[in-house]
Amino acid sequence: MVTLPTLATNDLESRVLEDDHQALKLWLRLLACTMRVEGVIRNRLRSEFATTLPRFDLLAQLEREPEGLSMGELSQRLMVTGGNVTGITDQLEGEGLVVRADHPGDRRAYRVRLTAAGRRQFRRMAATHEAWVVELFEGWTPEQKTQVHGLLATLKQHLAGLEAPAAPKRKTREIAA
Amino acid sequence: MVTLPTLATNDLESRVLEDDHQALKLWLRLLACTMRVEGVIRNRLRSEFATTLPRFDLLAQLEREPEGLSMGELSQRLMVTGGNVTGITDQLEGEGLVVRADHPGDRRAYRVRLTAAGRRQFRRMAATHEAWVVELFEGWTPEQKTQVHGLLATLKQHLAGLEAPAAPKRKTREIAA
DNA sequence: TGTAGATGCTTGACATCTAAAATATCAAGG
DNA sequence: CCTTGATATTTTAGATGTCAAGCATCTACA
Repeated sequence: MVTLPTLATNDLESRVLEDDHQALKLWLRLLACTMRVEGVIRNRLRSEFATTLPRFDLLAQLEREPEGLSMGELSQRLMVTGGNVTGITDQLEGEGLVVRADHPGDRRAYRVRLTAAGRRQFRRMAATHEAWVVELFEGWTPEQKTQVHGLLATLKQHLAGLEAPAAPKRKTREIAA
Repeated sequence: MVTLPTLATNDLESRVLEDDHQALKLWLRLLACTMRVEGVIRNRLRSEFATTLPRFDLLAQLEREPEGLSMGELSQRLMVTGGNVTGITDQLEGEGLVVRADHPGDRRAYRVRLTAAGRRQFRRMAATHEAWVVELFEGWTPEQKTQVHGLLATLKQHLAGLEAPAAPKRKTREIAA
């Protein structure tokens, strides 16, 4: 593809450029839609429930794990860094919505669990929140939703393939040499 | 839909619940994909160009507007609040990448413009950035990209219809009474 | 003219997020 | 035991983001 004759490359080149712009435009539109939805939900959470999206998200993760989750698990599920989870958990703990309970057999970690008040508060918001999401995606028919859901699965898998964890991190002895 | 006979509602109810969960799952997957793509781009911008995503985004908006943009226009295009734009612009101005020039005919506003250095820096990054986006979306065929792009247009329009600007903001005299 | 309400931007207080260094514990091997 | 390296969390510094209040200017209209 490097040593093509200099003629007749115009078509190919413009084709490539079109594809580039296609991906870029797609990305920008995806980002815009996501930000819009997020913004609406954040505004409504604030005005209706006087809370914030990350707080709600953390409670949501805990709600379906009665055993609780470690900070690391929360960090992974919320797709944010550990330091961030520390801060939000501190606040929720201060408000009495979650507790840090001992982790059996590992004194470094613990299990973050909902308190009764936390569960109550989350349940109070969850149904409304879900109704908002339904409303926000009413622009698509159920079939379209299914379709996009599937397409996003493909994309998600592709993305997981990239960004390999850098080093193989082996600890056993090197065999190569 | 309120006064239906109490029998035979089970099917309808479970149907609704399924749709609810459909929208919620779709939203969570959309959010996950967006965050993943954003994260990859942010990491690469940092390691390859020692810059950040919001800085890059602001430069990108200015690059195709030689006349410059007002702070309000930037705020709208970047989908962030005005105070945020002030901070980022301050930094970029401090680094000599943008300037705040007078706005003809409105002393409250000004036009933010790229400097030569700013244009140079952005051009140095733009092609690479676009290649990253192309790579990240290679999980979809061009046809699928076109399809999602179209579906997102529908969603975007639906979202624009919600969140009406609250009050009609009429300033002329009230007629009603 | 002059004044009331919009509009454009900044500021201040604070929440959220990252990256990187620090702390504490665990797990294995000599 | 003790060291070494991996793992779990916190801490720190700083960037990004919101919201609401404040200042300056513009616009409309009496």
